[in-house]
Amino acid sequence: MFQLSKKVEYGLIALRHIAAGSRGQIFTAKEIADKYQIPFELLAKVMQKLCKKGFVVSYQGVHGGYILVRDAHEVKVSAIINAIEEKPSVSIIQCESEKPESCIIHTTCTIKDPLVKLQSSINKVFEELSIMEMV
Amino acid sequence: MFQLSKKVEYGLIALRHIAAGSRGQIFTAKEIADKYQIPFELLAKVMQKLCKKGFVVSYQGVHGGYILVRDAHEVKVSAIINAIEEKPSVSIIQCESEKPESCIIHTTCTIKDPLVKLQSSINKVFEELSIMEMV
DNA sequence: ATAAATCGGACTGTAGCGGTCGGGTTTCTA
DNA sequence: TAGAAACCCGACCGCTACAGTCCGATTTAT
Repeated sequence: MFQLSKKVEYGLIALRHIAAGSRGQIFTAKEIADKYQIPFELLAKVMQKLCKKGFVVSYQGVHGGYILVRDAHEVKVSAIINAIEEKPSVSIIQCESEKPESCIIHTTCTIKDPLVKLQSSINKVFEELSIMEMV
Repeated sequence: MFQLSKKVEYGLIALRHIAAGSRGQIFTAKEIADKYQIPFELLAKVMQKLCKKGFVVSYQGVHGGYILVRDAHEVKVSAIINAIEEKPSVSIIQCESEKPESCIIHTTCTIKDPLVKLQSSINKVFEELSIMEMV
């Protein structure tokens, strides 16, 4: 439990790799997949998401690939997780991540408030780390 | 992703409930399950684990149940998670949680070190919250 | 024309999780 | 002494999410 998904891991590896290159340098999903022994098609999916969310810009065609858009300092791990993960919320309790009425015990829930605070502490941790600090 | 499991949630609720009672007061799994509308049999499993790990002491027989052993201040959320969760590790990356050789990319892994640091920050958050602060 | 690359939907297999069931043991009490 | 109430514990099931794969379409450089 409490593991980053493979998709997020691959996304972090790829973004870090791109950020470590020279400014504006283009990278293909294939070369990254080969270098880190990541399943190519899975990484491709991840890159597409990162593209849609504006982390990278994609170029199709023979010499296509991806280049980093934002300044690496600005790319926080939290944003990457939110971009890749289906469910945008990273709430540690279901009560918060889904509609509250789906929580059967919401009326009597005694642990919610403390855990929400704990949640924000965790969020901060993810918001403080940028891929620049991984290069 | 990144949610506490139901088992952990139930364990927190139960321990908080017991901690909120008077010192040495005994509680049955059934009454806690009823009060918070938790599946009884699942909670029972959780309580058994908490018993084995020394958070509570169990008494069998008609007027049996569980009483809290440790001082509520000393019962940290991190310890509860570790007690209930099968895999003791709460590592956000697989490289660390399992045997490192199972990580195919461990030789070339570039994100491991930063994430390990991030991990320890998260661990701290869980270690700082005790059930006493939930009562 | 072909090859190399992104795009994107559909599919599969597996593992874990939430939950349930059944049978056993202990202990109080009527 | 019988029965009820509680803990104990292993086995089982159904579902979902995730990792990974496959296929076809589009774009573009050579």
